[in-house]
Amino acid sequence: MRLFAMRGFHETSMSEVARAASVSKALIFWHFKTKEELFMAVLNRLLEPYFIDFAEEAGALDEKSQLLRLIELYLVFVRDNASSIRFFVAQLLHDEKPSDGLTNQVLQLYDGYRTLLVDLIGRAQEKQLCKCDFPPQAAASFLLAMLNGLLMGFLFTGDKGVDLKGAIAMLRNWLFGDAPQRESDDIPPSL
Amino acid sequence: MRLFAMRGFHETSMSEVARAASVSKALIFWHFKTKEELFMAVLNRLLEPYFIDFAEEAGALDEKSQLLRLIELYLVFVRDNASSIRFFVAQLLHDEKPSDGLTNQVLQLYDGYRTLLVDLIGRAQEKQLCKCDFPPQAAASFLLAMLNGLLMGFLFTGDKGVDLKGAIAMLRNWLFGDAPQRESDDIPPSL
DNA sequence: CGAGTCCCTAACCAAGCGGTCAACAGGCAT
DNA sequence: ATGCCTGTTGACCGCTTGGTTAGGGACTCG
Repeated sequence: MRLFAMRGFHETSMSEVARAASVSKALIFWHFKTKEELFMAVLNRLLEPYFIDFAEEAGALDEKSQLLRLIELYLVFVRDNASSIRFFVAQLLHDEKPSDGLTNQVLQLYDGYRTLLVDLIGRAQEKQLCKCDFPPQAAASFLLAMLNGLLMGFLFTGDKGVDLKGAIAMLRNWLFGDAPQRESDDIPPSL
Repeated sequence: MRLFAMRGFHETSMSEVARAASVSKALIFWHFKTKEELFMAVLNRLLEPYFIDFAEEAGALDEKSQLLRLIELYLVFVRDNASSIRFFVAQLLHDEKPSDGLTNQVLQLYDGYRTLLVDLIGRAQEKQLCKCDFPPQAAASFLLAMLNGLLMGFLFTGDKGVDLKGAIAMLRNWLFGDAPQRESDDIPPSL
């Protein structure tokens, strides 16, 4: 996992893997038929932490709090898993064919998040909680693009290049019309 | 250029390059000392179209129009150069060390665009053109993150996965308080 | 004509690649 | 003890890799 994630598929040789694992190369080929098979196993292991349960988070919160919680979950996850995300993004960029399996899994994850957002924004608009009066799909796409942009910030400039609190304040302003952030204690300490 | 950009450095062999160029491998090594040297030359050639002249675009437009024009330039460029951008992003993701030369060039390009945005937003705020009252740096970062998010949309879902007009409408709304877009003719035909 | 320089090639090289194979050690049921 | 299945190994294989080398046309200059 470490080698493949750090250096990618083609840049990692089976001899290196064997050496790093203090094992003979032949043993790896006994457990995994080919290099590709090992790589796929690694991909799946690395992907596991991405499947988290949003449902348990929903609780008794109103739509606004749920939305903010969802945004926070996304950003904190991105911040804490930057290196693995970096690897997956590179991987996705590399193989363009949509029948890849990995691509499908990631897209499915992504669509789940998006529909959650669309749903929450729609309900928040109905309850007049949401100042943003664009169609929920459009607003969700916009929000998601924004989050992905922050993700790129994390990937390229690292933790310190991104002003998380500022970004969240601006998102609150855009979504709910909340005033630009003075220091307040309703930003969770996880940020 | 085609091979390196399509398949990356390690996945492209000099024999392939020679075959694709209908030339002997030794000839390539006569012109370029190593594979890396050829690759760097390719990088520089691919990077050329990224250096465009914003100054000539400024003209006699007011700050609002300049901002919108800058945003449009960014998005149209991204849409039209998606494949080369995909390659560069993958490249940047891959080599993490900031002393890379390529990384520096791209960051410099990026910072140029950012300062342009900060400047324009600041001036627009002074003239009361801008509804968005966050500090210019914060607003510019937000805007840039948004644009990068749209970029990721182009990279992963292709031209049709991104609603350019909708995104621009929402940016106008956020920056200037423009009403959600009904069909109007002030969106240039290049979108 | 002859020397020199520029391009260019076929053949070659050592090293490393992904992958295979025969052998073998240890546990475990017969 | 015997045979079998699961792991594990070092040695090996054919092939490709990035890179080299010796040499040969074509052109220019004196």
